[in-house]
Amino acid sequence: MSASTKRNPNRRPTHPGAILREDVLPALKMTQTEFADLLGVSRVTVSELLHEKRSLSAEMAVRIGTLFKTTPESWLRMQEAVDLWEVAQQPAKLAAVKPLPASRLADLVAA
Amino acid sequence: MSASTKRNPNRRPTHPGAILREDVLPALKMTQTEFADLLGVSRVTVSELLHEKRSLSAEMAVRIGTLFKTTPESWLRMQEAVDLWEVAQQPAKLAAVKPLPASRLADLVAA
DNA sequence: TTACAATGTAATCCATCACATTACAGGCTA
DNA sequence: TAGCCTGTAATGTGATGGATTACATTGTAA
Repeated sequence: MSASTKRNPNRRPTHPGAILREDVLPALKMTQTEFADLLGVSRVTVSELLHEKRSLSAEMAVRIGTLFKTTPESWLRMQEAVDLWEVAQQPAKLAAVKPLPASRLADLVAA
Repeated sequence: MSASTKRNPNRRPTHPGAILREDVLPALKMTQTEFADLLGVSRVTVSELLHEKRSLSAEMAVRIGTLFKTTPESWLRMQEAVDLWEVAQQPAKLAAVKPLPASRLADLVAA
């Protein structure tokens, strides 16, 4: 178990938009409008992202990574964590999936 | 630079479907039809995933992770790498995004 | 006080995409 | 030959990222 991904399985992981809203833009004293212009996307898109009303796409990760000289992965991973958490909140959809019996899984680790 | 993500920036990262098609299912002697049934998805969905005609969703990552007792992250990360590579193949769409001047970026690292 | 900038948000449209279902053709094997 | 497995096309559906437009609100500078 990795501490970064399972520290608290019940709490929703931090949305990447929250980091931008609470930390990045304030530190840069950058308005959402300017941020949107620099990214080449609309102001509405930025606003909704910052308010966690949409997820951070791979393309947005690259845009943000380019602007801030960070890796796109660092942004995408945060979204990934949220996505997996969201799936885990829908246990009914996945209840039908059961782990393979250990006897068959043995073929995997052997290979 | 991480070797796992940048070993060769020009080659398309391995699609998760390729691992399933070339390694996992053969090792388990599992047919696509059985695989689909165990995952609770349609046979067509599995076939197209294995042939890299669609990407691996977060929900599929959880299904596969449950079935094989692996982390969903390990599957999703492979898809993430493909997605980022795909974005990088469209330089025209992102040409407008320029890194922030170092003078402003300094506010970020300081914070 | 007035004017403007920034923001939140709703509404609408569009393209893409994951997935299901159905159907058909080809291949392999008992 | 009969099944089973597979590839793939076609079609429909719901979700979603994004653009655009519009309107209301708030804060601030002139």
